[in-house]
Amino acid sequence: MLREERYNYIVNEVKIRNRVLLTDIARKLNVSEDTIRRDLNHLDEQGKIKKVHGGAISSSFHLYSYREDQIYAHEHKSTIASKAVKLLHENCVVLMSGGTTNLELARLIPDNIRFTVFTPSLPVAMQLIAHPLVETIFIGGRLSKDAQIALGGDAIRTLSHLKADILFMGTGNLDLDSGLTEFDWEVVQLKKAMMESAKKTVVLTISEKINSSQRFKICATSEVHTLITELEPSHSLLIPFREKGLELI
Amino acid sequence: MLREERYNYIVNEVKIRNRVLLTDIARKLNVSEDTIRRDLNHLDEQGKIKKVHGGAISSSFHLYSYREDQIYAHEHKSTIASKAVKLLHENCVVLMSGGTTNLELARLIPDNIRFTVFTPSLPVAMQLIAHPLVETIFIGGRLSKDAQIALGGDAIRTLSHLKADILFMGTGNLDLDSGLTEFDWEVVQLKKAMMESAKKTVVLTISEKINSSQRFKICATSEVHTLITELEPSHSLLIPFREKGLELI
DNA sequence: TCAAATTTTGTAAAATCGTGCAACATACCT
DNA sequence: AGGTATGTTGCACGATTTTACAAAATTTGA
Repeated sequence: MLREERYNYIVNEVKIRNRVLLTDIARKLNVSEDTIRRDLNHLDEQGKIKKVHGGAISSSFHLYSYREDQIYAHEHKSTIASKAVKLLHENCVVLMSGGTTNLELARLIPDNIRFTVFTPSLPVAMQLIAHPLVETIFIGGRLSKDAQIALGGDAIRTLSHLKADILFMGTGNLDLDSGLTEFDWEVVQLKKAMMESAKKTVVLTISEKINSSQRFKICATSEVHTLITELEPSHSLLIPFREKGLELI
Repeated sequence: MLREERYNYIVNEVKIRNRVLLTDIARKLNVSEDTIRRDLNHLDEQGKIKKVHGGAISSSFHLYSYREDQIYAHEHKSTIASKAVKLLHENCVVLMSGGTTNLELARLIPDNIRFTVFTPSLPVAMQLIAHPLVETIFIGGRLSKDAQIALGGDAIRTLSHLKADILFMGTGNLDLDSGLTEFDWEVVQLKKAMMESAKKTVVLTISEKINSSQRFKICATSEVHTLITELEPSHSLLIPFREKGLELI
């Protein structure tokens, strides 16, 4: 591992995630924490990132800060993503929505598998082009400043011409009666279109978001094929979903 | 093994893998490490690759680079970008290609101006969505791993439906006779399409890239409306271009 | 305030780099 | 062909850089 590769990795990671932990990078790149510390110092001097106690954050100020619960939920999301990775196989065509869980999924894709991903999410796309084999196609459109995804007619039109093997749906709330719901109407439109463009819909969500609902409905629970959470499939919270016919992982 | 053969091997390897280790090449080609070291130094001076401690990485992957001479060039790019900003006005429709100069331009846009940008560049789009007022539309398509832009039919098709007031063309070499040229054929296709979708083409380039050319031609010099470099418009290097009718800034 | 985590500082081992030099090959000239 | 000039290669050596480990100092959060 060349030093410059670490630099690239770190800057890229900060760009995508807005924050990185020193210990995470050290473990991921298999070098000592001291080395990463030196890297962070150097990149800070270059102004590429801003080093802080315990890691680094983006040097350019950002609109939205990460909430406490999001940091807490990160390990859950990582668990979920690692389960989702197992659904990938050589030469499959994947559709990925936005959200931090999907971003984590993109990061965890093994280096030696080759397939194609369509996504309207800017961070997910940034993460995917760092992968040596995955072909990434960005679904263009008007970019939402907070969700960092393409929305609107262009994106939906592109989706209508496409059929993917599997859709990984990131955020969203799932409730037995209300179904899959979202806060933003335009996001709902996009997700509806995504579901129609995929043979199979896999919802990735932390258990917090189960049995809660938002303003607008994307689809009924029964239209989701697979649900991946950090809980064991036998957990009592999930039993009603299994009875509805969802595959649980 | 001829020296040129080694050169080709190394450049090719860097192009494919984005990185090479000095020791690996030496072992693979059965020559001493010193020889490879000399090769790397030479190729670095030619700008074909970027030599780093322990090996080399792709020079086109210079988005997050830090080398002295590139920092020097960065100041130029910043100068150029600040000149280009003045061409923006309220409610205009802008098309931006990729490259670090355009990225710098995106960074320097004042907070209080509102307009619309179309771009196929992932880094430029990331930068633009941090702006409070600018509406950003991403031109989707297959993503190039090294240039980090959308290429191919999708992108070109989207461009064909669109007419922008002004196009900021980032990278590329400009020569009086050869015109505007590029190394990569697919990028050439994209840039041609971009030019057709804009009323006016503004080329942003550091003076290093003037009077040099690459493999493929995008257009003739006369088809460019405005040229922005870090030099004064009265500089002798630029006089022939003014005589061709280009506006110089 | 205390304990845990993180940073700083110093150090030693390993890897890498630059340089001079001799051996060899190639190009050029007579 | 012979000789000279030029360029290339591999090796040796010291200088420099990079890295990991350890101990002390500092910061963080409860």
